[in-house]
Amino acid sequence: MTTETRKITIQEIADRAQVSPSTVSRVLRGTTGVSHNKYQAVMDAVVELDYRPNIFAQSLASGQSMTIGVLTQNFGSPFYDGILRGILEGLEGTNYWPLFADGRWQLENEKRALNMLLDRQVDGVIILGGQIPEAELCAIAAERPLIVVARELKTLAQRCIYVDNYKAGYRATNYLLERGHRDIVHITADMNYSAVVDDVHSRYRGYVQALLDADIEPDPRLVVEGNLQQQSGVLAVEMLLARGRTFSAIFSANDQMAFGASLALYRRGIRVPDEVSLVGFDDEASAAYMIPPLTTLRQPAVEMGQEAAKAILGLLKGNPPEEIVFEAELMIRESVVRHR
Amino acid sequence: MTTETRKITIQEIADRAQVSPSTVSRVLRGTTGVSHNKYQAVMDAVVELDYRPNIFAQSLASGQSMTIGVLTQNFGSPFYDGILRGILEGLEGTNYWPLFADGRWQLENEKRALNMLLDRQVDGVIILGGQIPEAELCAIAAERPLIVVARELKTLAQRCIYVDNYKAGYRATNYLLERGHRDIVHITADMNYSAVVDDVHSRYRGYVQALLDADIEPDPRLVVEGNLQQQSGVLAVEMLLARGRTFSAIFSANDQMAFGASLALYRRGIRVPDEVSLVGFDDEASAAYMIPPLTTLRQPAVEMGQEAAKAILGLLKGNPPEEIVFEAELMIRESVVRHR
DNA sequence: TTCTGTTTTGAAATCGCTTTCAACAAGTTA
DNA sequence: TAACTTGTTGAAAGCGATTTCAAAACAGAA
Repeated sequence: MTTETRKITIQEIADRAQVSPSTVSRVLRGTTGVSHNKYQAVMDAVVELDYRPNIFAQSLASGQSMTIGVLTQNFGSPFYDGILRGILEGLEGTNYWPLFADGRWQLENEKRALNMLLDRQVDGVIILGGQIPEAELCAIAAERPLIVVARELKTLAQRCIYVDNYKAGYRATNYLLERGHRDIVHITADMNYSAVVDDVHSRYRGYVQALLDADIEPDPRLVVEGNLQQQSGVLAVEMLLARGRTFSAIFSANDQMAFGASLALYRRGIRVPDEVSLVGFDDEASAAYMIPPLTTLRQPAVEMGQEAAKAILGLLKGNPPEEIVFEAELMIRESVVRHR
Repeated sequence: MTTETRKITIQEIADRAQVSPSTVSRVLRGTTGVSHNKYQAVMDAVVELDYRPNIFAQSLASGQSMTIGVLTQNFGSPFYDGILRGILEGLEGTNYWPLFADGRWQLENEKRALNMLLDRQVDGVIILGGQIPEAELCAIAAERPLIVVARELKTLAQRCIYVDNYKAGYRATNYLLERGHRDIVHITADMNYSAVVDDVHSRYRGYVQALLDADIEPDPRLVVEGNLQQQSGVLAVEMLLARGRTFSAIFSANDQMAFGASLALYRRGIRVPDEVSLVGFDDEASAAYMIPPLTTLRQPAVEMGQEAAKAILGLLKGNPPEEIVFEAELMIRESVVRHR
């Protein structure tokens, strides 16, 4: 295996097996019938010479790259990385392989990365979140298989796989309401983080509606904006405290800001959950090991990735896709307590 | 941009610019001199027709794929993802693009993924950690540019980029010793996690040596093995407590196990850092927001990735590479306190 | 045994680009 | 002005597969 000195071509296999290159190709792709003895001869030659087809020649001739372009936002983001893993698992065992690119939360980078994927003739595209205009995605979808994960598009609904963030936001807030909390803070994201702003805004809408359904007038002083990073959770709590409006619970639009909030509360000597209950969003790996373990909403990232892979594979075979909506799961741990 | 109905070929550019395909190719790759007016005519045609070369035809003809294979262990691992980001940044602006594959901590998967990369004719390979035998890596290195990150190889030293784990382990332990701790626990990884076992073992060796240099006999009862996941940190502390051997500080071989340890201590009512000091390793994102913020060793992951990209690019140009050793940086926060 | 309908098979065209080679043009030197 | 460089160009030969097309081989039916 390690001794490949020179590239073996299909011609050499043909010579060795005493057949034509056409036949070798047929055997390898299983397109049309080949007599048993020739089939065997080819396979033997392939094994003996450790033949690996040149993928570029294959792609050029067949017009297929056997590659799925995947546009993520950022390597290292727990949620998106989970989706990536799901995609990898879903593609496992097929001949397709993902080609990853990242948009780094910036529209411009996203477009560049997407163009790069298209230049590389990917057979299909999976896009995770992001802010590429819907119209452009439609144009791409018209030309080749496209699946959008973690983003909800009106005109492309059957190509979308996402979690119902509105419902999740409602659920988180309602859980807090059920425990007797009435002064519930929500830490959301400001509009600068538009790559995820729709999702986050849906959570916010769920929060508001839950409040309204409980006959509580949403108080803008209880809503504070961060940038989804840990540090902004710290700042959010400080701003909240400065506002002087009392509260007994915080629902953060993601775990990272919840971590920051938790630290800020600790610094101020405010204990979680005794004095303030805390709910996060994402269930990233360290949430369960926070002190106290964080109650949060788990997004089924890996499963979404798997579905995305399944959907794109289906699309490649011509099967019509369908809209897939997941639900976030409330992971009840120890950061929420009944309000006295 | 969104209106690409049919693929534009080099021939069409040639026709449009009234030159031969050869000249178009020359203009685009800048290989040999082309007169100014033809150059301009070609460029105009390229822009007008929005020509994108077929990358497979290019690769087939030139023998180059303009792709760098990157074998990581797992998407979602903070350390490896940091390296990935560094590689992406380092490749930015070149015509090379990374093709990622993951080995999922299993030798078998790693080999499959690596073969897949080689099948895809990558021009160079960057391997992050892992357990592929050194001999196989040598064989690959003999054939094409190869850089190994986060792993130290004797026979391939000039191809390696890693942090000095021994020194880092020594430093962590010494920091604790300087604060008066003498009964220092080390949570390491057992041999089943061989993908990183060398690194982790180096940290262990550093720990032992620091102890010896302080005239302290290492006590096997103070060393416990985990699997690098958070939960094993919990178990480690429980086992330690069951052993009954007193200790005033813990040095964990990674942050994740430190998180688990921290939770276990909290559950037992043992306060960090008042009763037990804690040092982690990796400085992952949430470490600074743990309660209390975790003192840990930061591995310069992004920088390592950038260096890896730079090195592979150099290798591609024929520049001899060199061994690059980074040092882990001690991030002093609040989980360590002077021992009374 | 001859004829017709399937399978198998190989020759050759094709995919879209790069690159060698030789021709030609232009500029230098003698 | 002849002889030589040097710099630009296009024709044509790859690169290594897939795929169309038509011939060849083999059936089964008459």
